[in-house]
Amino acid sequence: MEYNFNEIEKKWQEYWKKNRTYQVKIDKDKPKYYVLDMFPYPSGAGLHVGHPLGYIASDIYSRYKRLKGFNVLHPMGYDAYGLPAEQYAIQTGQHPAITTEQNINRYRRQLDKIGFSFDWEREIRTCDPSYYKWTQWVFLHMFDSYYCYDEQQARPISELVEMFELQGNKDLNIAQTEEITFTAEEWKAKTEKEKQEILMNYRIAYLADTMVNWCPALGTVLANDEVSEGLSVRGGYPVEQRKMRQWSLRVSAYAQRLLDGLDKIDWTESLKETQKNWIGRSEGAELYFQVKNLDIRLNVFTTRADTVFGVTFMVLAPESEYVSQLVIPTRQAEVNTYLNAVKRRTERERIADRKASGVFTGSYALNPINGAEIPIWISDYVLAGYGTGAIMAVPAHDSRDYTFAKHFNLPIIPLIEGADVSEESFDAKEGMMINSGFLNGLSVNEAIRKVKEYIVENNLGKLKVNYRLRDAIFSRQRYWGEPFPIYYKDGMPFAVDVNDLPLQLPEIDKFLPTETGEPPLGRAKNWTYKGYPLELATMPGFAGSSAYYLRYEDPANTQCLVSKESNEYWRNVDLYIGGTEHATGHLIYSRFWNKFLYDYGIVAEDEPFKKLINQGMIQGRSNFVYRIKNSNTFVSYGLKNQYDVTPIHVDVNIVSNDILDLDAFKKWNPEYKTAEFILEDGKYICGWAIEKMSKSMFNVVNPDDIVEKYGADTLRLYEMFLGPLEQSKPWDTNGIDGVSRFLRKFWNLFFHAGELIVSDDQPTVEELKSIHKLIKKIGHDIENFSFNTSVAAFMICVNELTALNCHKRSILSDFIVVLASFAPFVSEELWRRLGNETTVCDARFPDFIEEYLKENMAKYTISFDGRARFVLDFSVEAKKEEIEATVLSHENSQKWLNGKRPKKIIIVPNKIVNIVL
RNA sequence: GCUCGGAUGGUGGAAUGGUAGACACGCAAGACUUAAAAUCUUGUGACCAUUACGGUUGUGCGGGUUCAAGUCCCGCUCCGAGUACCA
Repeated sequence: MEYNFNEIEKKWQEYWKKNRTYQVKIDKDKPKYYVLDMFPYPSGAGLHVGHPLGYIASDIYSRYKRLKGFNVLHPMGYDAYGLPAEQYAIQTGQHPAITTEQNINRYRRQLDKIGFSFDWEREIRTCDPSYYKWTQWVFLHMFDSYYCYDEQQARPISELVEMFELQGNKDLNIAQTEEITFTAEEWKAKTEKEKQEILMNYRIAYLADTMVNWCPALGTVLANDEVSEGLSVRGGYPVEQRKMRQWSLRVSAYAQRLLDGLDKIDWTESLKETQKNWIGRSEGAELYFQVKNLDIRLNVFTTRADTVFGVTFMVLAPESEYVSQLVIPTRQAEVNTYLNAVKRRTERERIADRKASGVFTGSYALNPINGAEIPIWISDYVLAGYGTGAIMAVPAHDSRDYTFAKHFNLPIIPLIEGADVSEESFDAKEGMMINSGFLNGLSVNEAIRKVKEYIVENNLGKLKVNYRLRDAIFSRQRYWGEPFPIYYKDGMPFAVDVNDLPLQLPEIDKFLPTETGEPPLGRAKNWTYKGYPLELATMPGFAGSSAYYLRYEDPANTQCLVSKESNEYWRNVDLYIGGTEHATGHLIYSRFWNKFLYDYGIVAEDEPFKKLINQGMIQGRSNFVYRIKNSNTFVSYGLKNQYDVTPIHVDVNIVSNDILDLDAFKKWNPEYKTAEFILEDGKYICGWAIEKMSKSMFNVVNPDDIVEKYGADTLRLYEMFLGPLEQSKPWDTNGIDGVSRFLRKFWNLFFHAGELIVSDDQPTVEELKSIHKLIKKIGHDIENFSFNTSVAAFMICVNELTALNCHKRSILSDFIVVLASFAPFVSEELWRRLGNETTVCDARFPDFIEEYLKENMAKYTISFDGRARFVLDFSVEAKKEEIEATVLSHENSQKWLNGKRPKKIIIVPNKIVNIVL
């Protein structure tokens, strides 16, 4: 009986589908376990061999947990809104919904072949109105909420209105865009529109004029995590800063909770570190600088309040609202020139060019501590978005201030004894203070403490914690996204009635912005609500992906996002597998989104993902041929140095073990039809390199081809065998024969001369030892996500059982169940052939029995270092297992035991671990 | 610049402080075959020795702790990832 994987895999795929084998329901008799993959964006290119890596790992874990008696939720869906489909629509006129649907179908076909245990009845798509209804619903909730720092939670905005009517906004410790104060009387005197404008200052989803990353090429704004080094992450187009009226989410209100929550979850340290850096908590003080001769107070944030005696100038960000008030008339022209120059610079140019630039306003501020007059400058090295958009400059102890001071010849006052500031600033927080009045003689840390006390006591400022985390810009000037359930009356936004959700995305004729520069939705006919115009922007990609894991728990519910019953059973995700690229985007936004829902008691857990694993990227392994310049002759790798050659990428699919298939090469490209070759040992050897897997490098390997040639079980095993899950590693089809051989050997344990031959005889000690070693190892490995060593263990066990000529039913049954998580198809087939009525995933993972691994009591002689020798009495449990042994006799042990005879020795066979005297 | 990872044969990679290189690929030799493929067997870090037994050396570099270090500590080098005028 041959191992015919094509037939087997097709059969069970259909069976599982027809019998809804992987459908899962709430079962209160079983403990739940929720395993989630980051759902894919269905791109037009389809899956390559790197994409399923994480899915295979999560599937192995899901199947294992199920075999261990858990009720496992393991769903899959599609992050279906996104830029590529829309860009394609702009170029071709093809509606993004159609492209998306096609891509989804293709993904599904590819995924099904690999044998995942997803419960497809829970599938979600973010572009589906029944799904985005709940995205819009959460947005409206955020619109209707403010954040209270005292309660540490989101509260309904109606409460805030009540408080305003009672006491104004005095003494309220709440999240806000800018500090404003008013009394109850002032509030009551305001018009409805004014009141609405004030509320915008507090709403969690709010509309405000903010500096945004504007990407002209994409025609939309982007969030901070969608921009890298001044270029858009998608497409790599330049991004510029622009002030625009945009929707934002007040993520910053949750900064501290997002930071604290990291201690409660089981993520890798590096990922937590990335998030900590992104949140960027820094403790310091806000200092008040009075402007000379003007009724203006500039607040600045600093972590180095100790250096306040060394402030020799101040700097405002060019976008600062104070700029216009501080510029004296005689300097107006020069300032305008500078501001215009700054405006023209893109983010990228600004990063690339770090030369000091700036302009003096003509105004002076007064140092709150010693009253010194300080010139106020403007420069784009100060960011409008961080702190207050203004800084106190201490050139002696801050390298950026130092560069600026040197360039404009401003004074530099050293504040730390022995610090040489003639060539560069002294930024370290160490040393003894000088030139600092009452701080003289203190260490830096003492000085920071003392000056903070002084500032607070004398009302010169206040203590403050600042966060780098910005509010998330939530508007996109695009078509293919969730419409905002917002309409405008008298220029102010109002919420669409919840009962009218979902507000469906309208049809439009072209997917470009309108002639007047409005977003594509400006083209929609009758895009109004109760006669009022609707919002024209759509939501960004992270809107739909922020709470998708909740929707899987109750995907068909039309009454609420997720029912209490479902959420209280499934709770949060126990294991989440996906790439690190979402560290500062999706993984921050969904934690924020979840905490918001938690504040309202909509979800039971305050963190969405308990354990998170980042699978590594699978890189491509490219092959090269070497063409002799100005010829059509190709020279083999080992001889290429003898000629003047150009390396050319060659399709990895026509290369095997770096040996080129010459005929296939000639057919691959008409240009090479007449190619000639200089061979070594009759072969053409290709060079190779590890690169990103991409079409242009001709190194893309399609999982469909692997499944076709080797079977899905082999693909699954091989992807795991390639190396540690979390590590990036290159795909190299060459090694796949090893696992393919293993599966054939395994299959052959069941057959002899084409007949199934499984005996019911009692297994021997060796057979039991072999299988229980495997059971122990696999259980341990899966719990630790060490799947590559698992595959090795399977190979060892099959080799042992083959050598023992083992065909015992009990042994083989255990092997099948243990292998079932990794290779579900072949396991199911053999399981049924053994006469089982139910599917293998309803079996129980075998218990490992320690007794089988023990050997008989024996006397061993342990030699140590050529000097001491002990005769010991112990039983060997397994190699490297720690054992306590009694010492029967000893010799030459003076050297390190002073001649004493030890009572016991803890050993690993042949090695001493510990000696008990 | 800062933060976090990593460095082990020809290759991918194994090693709770305890026989370094599991397992696999590749390679070599052999068996089967008219031949090739497939399959099976054996060998395979390097160096030396070889009739055999064996010996030396070896986990990026330099130190240290320990009876014992790929593993722990200190100082470097190189590579990768993230982040960056964040005051």
